[in-house]
Amino acid sequence: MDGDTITRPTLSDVAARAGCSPSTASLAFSGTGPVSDATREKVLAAAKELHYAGPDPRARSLRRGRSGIVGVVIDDRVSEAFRDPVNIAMLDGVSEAIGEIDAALLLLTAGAGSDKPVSLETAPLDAVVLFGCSTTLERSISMLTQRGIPAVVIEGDAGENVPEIALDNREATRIGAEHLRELGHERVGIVVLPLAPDRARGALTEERAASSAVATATERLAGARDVFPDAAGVVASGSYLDEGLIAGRELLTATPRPTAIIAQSDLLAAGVIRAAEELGLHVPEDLSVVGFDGVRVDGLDYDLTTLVQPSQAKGRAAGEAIVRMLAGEHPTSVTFTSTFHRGATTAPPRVAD
Amino acid sequence: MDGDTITRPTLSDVAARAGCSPSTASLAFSGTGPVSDATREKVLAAAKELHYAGPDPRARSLRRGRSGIVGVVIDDRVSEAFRDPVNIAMLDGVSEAIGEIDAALLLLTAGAGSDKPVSLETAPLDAVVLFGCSTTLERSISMLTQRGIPAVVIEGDAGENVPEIALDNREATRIGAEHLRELGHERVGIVVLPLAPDRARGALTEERAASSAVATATERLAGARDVFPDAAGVVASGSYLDEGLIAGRELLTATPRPTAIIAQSDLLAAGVIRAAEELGLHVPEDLSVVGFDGVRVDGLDYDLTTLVQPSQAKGRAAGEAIVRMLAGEHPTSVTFTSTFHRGATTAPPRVAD
DNA sequence: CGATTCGATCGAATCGATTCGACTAAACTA
DNA sequence: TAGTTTAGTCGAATCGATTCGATCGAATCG
Repeated sequence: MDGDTITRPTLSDVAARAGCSPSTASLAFSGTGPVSDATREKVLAAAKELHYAGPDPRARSLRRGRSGIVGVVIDDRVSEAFRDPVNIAMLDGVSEAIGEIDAALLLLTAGAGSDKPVSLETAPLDAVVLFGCSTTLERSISMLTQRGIPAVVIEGDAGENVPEIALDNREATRIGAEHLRELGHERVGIVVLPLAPDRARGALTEERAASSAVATATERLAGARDVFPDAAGVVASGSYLDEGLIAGRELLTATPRPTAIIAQSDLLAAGVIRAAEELGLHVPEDLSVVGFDGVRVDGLDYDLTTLVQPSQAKGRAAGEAIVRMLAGEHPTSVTFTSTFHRGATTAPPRVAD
Repeated sequence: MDGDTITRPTLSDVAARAGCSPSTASLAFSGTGPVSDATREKVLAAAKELHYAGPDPRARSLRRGRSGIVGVVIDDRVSEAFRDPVNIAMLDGVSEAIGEIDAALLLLTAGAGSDKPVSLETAPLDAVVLFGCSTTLERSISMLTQRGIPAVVIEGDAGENVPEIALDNREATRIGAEHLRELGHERVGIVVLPLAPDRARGALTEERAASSAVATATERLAGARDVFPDAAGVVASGSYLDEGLIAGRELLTATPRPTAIIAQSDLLAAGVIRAAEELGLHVPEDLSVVGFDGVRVDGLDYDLTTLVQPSQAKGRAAGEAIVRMLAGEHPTSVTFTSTFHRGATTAPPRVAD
């Protein structure tokens, strides 16, 4: 039983045993074309006897030109990317949509770690969804078009022929900011998502803002600046609660202290609230906080005022676009809209200081 | 430019243009075998002119017998599976380990949704890592052995020839339970991970415990029962904070109320603590809580007493086992050990009631 | 100077299935 | 009954690259 040189049976072997030609056996297996019941049963029986487990996917995909695999490119390592519930929800959406054509997801990391997206070049992909992927986007796209592999980008500009699943980041953030202004806030701080692939943390300078490579962060920043042009900002190194905590401490220990903080994600917002609590500030009386995403942050006791984005729907839209591209259609870009959720973390600023 | 029938160039086309045979062109591309610098450059130049993007992965994998793809089977939908940080850490470990052979991860869901693991049968896999996968395990394994695809199972018994990455669930839980007993606890409640694929919630009966299909939950339960044979239990429907909250409420409103709760995961433990807070109980004075996993639960203010398991290492071990199997070796099963972390959520029970 | 080796290249077989067109025999129409 | 359809089967080409063994010219060696 432990001979290492066991060769698996091929369809031809099965056909030979069933007493028919390989072509007929193929027909019997795939269900395409007319095959008599008798023959089909003979083929199936032969297959069972030989322990034939069905056609080899490699050969099949060569011939068919399809592999049934859709790539998902994230530019982080797995553990980082999936700490963000938004990414998980989007992935889930993609997974759901492409499940309908029985495709599976290949996880590709194009990130800092590997200098070359090896797998993008060598994986048998039918199509690809790019999650943001700021930096490597251009190179990845040109690689894919050269290979003739259709792609969809979620939040990121990829040029004319690549459909994009976008979000109204700027408008949505502006709505949140206007909400704060209407409440009477004037000194507002902003916690910004990473602006560059190096994920450097620190104060937001005009220089950094200008050289940003990450569309999402830039757009949301613009939305906040539309209403509060002079708001101070701190750039976080990721969308994590801890980062929000650090950024929150920094913003809240400045003088004069802001009366409200716009965080570019709910996780950051939760961290900001934690920072406020640390400093003995009450939310929303002493500090109003607005988030973004609308994910439920485990362990946050507040009903966060935030912009709820349809993450799962975005993923599904991306998946559906893929399905349509594989069917030969040319889906167009879609922009999703966030909805403002007024929670319990925003209130008018305290009059007395 | 918009003709739909553009056929991509093949290696033969490139060879023809470079004035050599396909075999030589192949050699030039893959780096195998001796090729003169002049020829190599001609081939590369021709490739560039024709916009040839490198060998077709499908053809290559057919010939080579390898696809560079490792499957990861989870029996949930993506959004569920990745809510648990342990799974993410393990996935990250796998990803890291197999990255060394330039393989990528194919996400396969074998779960309740699809009645048949279509992709397991039809994906061009070199090897597979099964994450738990209680129910479908047997069928998946037999399918894979039939196909001749090596597999590794993380926490789940898969038979003799399949290496397993295990954890000392029972012993570790017992250590946590003994810690509680040493502190003087006698009335202990247990929050149990799902015991069956249907993820039914509810009180733990002997019947349910006996018919459990999930090794992890059963083993941890046994460890707790080793010390507290009569402890009451509640089965959660997943490893989430919310589930811990529900289970915690149930256990803590029983009479007599337990003085300590053993939760089978940190997320569940965090929920239990939340439930205690709701009821005005102080942790650890009124209630001791022990978790499992050692993940940092965002938003939990307590330093949780827990059993820290090396999730990422488990994943990496699985990945390394895969790498070795692909190299023709026969790695053996590995059992990892959890370490007890005494945090601030356990204390002696209050004497006065 | 003839024999041997070595490096570079090529031809042809191969990986395992799918698919198109051709062929046979049975069933149907006029 | 001759002519036409149709269901069932088969042969052969094809998908695109890899690889083994053979070949050929040039360089090395005795």
